Amino acid sequence: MAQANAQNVTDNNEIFLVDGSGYIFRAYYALPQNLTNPHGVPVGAVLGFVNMMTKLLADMHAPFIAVIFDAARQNFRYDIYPEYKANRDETPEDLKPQFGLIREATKAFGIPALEMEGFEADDLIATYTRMAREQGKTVTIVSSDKDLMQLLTDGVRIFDPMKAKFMGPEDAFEKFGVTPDKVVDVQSLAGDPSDNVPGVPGIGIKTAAQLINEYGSLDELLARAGDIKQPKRREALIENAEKARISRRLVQLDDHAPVPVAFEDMRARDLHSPTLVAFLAEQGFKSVISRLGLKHDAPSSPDSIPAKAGIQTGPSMDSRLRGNATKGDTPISENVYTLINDIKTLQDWADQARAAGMVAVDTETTNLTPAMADLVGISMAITPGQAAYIPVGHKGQVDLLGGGDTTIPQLPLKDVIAVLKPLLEDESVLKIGHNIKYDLQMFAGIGINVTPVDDTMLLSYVLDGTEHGHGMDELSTLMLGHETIKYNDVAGTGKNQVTFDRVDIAKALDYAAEDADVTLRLHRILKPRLAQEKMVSVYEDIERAIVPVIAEMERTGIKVDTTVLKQMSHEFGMKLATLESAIHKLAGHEFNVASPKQLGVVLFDEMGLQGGSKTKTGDWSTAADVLEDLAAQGIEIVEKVLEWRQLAKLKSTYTDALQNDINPKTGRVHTSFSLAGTNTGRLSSSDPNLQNIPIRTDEGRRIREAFIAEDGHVLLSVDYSQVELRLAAALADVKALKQAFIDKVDIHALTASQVFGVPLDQVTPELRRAAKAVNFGIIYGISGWGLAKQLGCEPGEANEFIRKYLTRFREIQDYMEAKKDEARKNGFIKTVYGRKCVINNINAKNGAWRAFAERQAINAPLQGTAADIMKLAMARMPHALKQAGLSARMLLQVHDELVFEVPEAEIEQTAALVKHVMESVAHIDVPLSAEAGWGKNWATAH
DNA sequence: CGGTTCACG
DNA sequence: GACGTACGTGAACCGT
Repeated sequence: MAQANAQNVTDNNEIFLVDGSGYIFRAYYALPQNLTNPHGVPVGAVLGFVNMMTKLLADMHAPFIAVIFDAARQNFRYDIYPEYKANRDETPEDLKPQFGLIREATKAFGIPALEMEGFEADDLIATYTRMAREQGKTVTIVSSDKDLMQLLTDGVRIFDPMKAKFMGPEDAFEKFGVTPDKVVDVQSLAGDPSDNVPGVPGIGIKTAAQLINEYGSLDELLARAGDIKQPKRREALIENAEKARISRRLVQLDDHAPVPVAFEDMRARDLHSPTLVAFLAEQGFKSVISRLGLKHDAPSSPDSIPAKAGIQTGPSMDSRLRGNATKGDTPISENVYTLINDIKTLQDWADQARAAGMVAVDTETTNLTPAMADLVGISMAITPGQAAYIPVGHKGQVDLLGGGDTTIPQLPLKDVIAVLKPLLEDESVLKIGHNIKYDLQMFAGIGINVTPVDDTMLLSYVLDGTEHGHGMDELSTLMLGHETIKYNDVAGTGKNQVTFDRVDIAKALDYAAEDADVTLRLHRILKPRLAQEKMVSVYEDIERAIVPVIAEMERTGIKVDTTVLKQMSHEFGMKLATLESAIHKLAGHEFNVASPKQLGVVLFDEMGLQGGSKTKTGDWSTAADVLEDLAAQGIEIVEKVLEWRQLAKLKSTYTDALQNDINPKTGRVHTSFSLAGTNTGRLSSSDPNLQNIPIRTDEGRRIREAFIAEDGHVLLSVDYSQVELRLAAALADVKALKQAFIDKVDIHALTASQVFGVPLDQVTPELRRAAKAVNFGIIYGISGWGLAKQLGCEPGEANEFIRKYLTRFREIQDYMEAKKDEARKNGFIKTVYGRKCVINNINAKNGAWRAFAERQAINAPLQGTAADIMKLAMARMPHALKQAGLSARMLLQVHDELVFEVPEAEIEQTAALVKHVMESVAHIDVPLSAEAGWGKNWATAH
């Protein structure tokens, strides 16, 4: 940052005033460690303080320094406003003993620890700052407290020790929208929830800054409040003028505290004092002692050890995962695997597998995408350590003359099929795979319909959710303690990588047989856990049941019309070129419009547009909501940039990219659905992602015209309406909402009527829109700030909507609390069908993390149950269609929508059937509703 | 490879 | 006395 250079220099007359009380709270909440000293006293914040002080002294060479603390509780602000700081939480128990220790630490550094009855630390800092300036000294305030920004002036800077960053007037402006001398006025209007400073209701920092900049000062504003145009704002100011004045007295720091002037006592001492060493040793801060190169003769004490974090809720991951299942098994490293290249051995293995009743299988191929892949080999494992590999498509090493090596000893594919097909299709033999959805497609490609199957990836997913990943390599390390041979080790990397058909047979044997072996061993550990942990139903009824269904959807793919895409790409390309040159012209020079960094510089630095905000990395944000505000003011370049962005997205992500995803063999696009990726149980789609094809804008929606049905067919789209809201009504048992769904009333209008207290027939479109946003907010785990942003209103107003909603629908409030409790207790929530959704950080000290986790705890049961229901419907669909004699093929799932390709003659019957299956599959205490539409393409099917 | 932005439910 | 904001995804692009 530019100001850092100027501010980064300490002068030899400079006084460092450290906000000790502020630091201790921030350190306590920010530092993850749960440290105790040898006496068992928590010292996380103390260590943080010591580290901060040593760093400060070493880096800044502060010539004068003092640490300031709050004294006791009482001060004049409570007399002015008894509610001052009334909303503070109790000081955490493990923080209390650290206040005294930090004062001790300060003294051990040889630094004065200053406090004064009746004043807050901030007042003393203000006082010393004034006195120092009067004596011509410069001041650095060490604090993360924004309230101190009012003190910024010439010769005064603030150092934020948490962010290790200097602050100047620019930072005050960024935070409060005004120069430092007006910060108090803004705070008086906006109030401060953390100190319970009232301010003027309905006015936040942005509005306050705008008003103060316009009227010059708070007094001037209050005097002329009657002139304000906006009626709401005018009345709020007139009515709450006194509150604003009280707020000012609370916020304004008192820089005339009766303190002695004792700057000479603040002269910094040498760090190498016996007192400091003794203190550090006493606290067990050995690392600090050695870092500072200090020596001590005190008896050595153990270094601080992290206290046990959190509550143990069950057996440790390690013992639980490893179980006893591997005892007595052959260690994987000692296995000798079998290469099968004669028919007798193959038949022998097939017989053994049938006798065992289960076999782990795995396919090796030339490509990760089944639709692009050729089969290279098949591996199988029957008992741990007993595994074999059957090469069928190996081509031998690459010949310099380009010819294939024909001397690879492998069985003809048709012979292998003849032996394996009866086994793989035998209902009495369980086939175990890892991500067997892939292998099912490869086998389908050679006419084998593998059934029944188990999948270790899905077992792991159901049992442990997102506690860890579910790739085979990861599970092997975690649960078997075995490092698998890596694909790159056998196939090479980069440009030297070969496809599996070129891998040396001996290496291929080790790699492929090990995969089957590991899969089998994982199965022996995971399958028993299913019943022990009561996860049988989620696995059997939902996950396992959809594997063949999804495999078939992927294999089928969807037809895409390239001429439509090419046409659109061309059209978008032309428009983009025109827009780009217009943007460059308006900017006065060429730049990369796609670069947020360059764009931010052009708009906010060069053109000086106001109303920008920064991203967390400190760059200008050029996100759409920021730009839309500017575009609304009629700023041409911003309008063009928004248009450019939209078209560029459509072109690069959809119209261009999709053409490359069309499989040359099938002429269709085959997405990959991930079954074990999401926390809530949803599917996800990739390569390409067909779950985010545009629909919300007319221009984007046209891309759906390229998704078409085969000749003689139509695309059928059936989607659930408002599943998650219905589930909220059912799970929270809200009688009024459930009845509304039974009566098929407009749910958003009903909400509006209840929340805004108007009769149902008088709900305006505007009220309905707001109520709809509230309903969405409920599903997402509402926050006033988020709702306000959505509605473009003040957070205070949004909070009022939420309060009314939760008062009217008290059951929702109870439901939210119950889900948060469940997450706090278990670290996960369960859906109606029993799926675990992991919720991390629910007990975090950091409020932001905790709030995030609480919203997840509210949302996950709704999103997750909806996902379960959709999966159940999908699992039932093939059978239902078959029984009805219909030949529709399921192509896509988009969370609450299913897309089918249907013969024209069967469309009405199929639509009715799919709708019926979707509506009847769940046994939930609220009716579900699905709506069907069809047409020649996906745009008209809606 | 992380950050930003934006497409969907 | 602060955190950074609505939930869940995947892809393209920039810039280090």
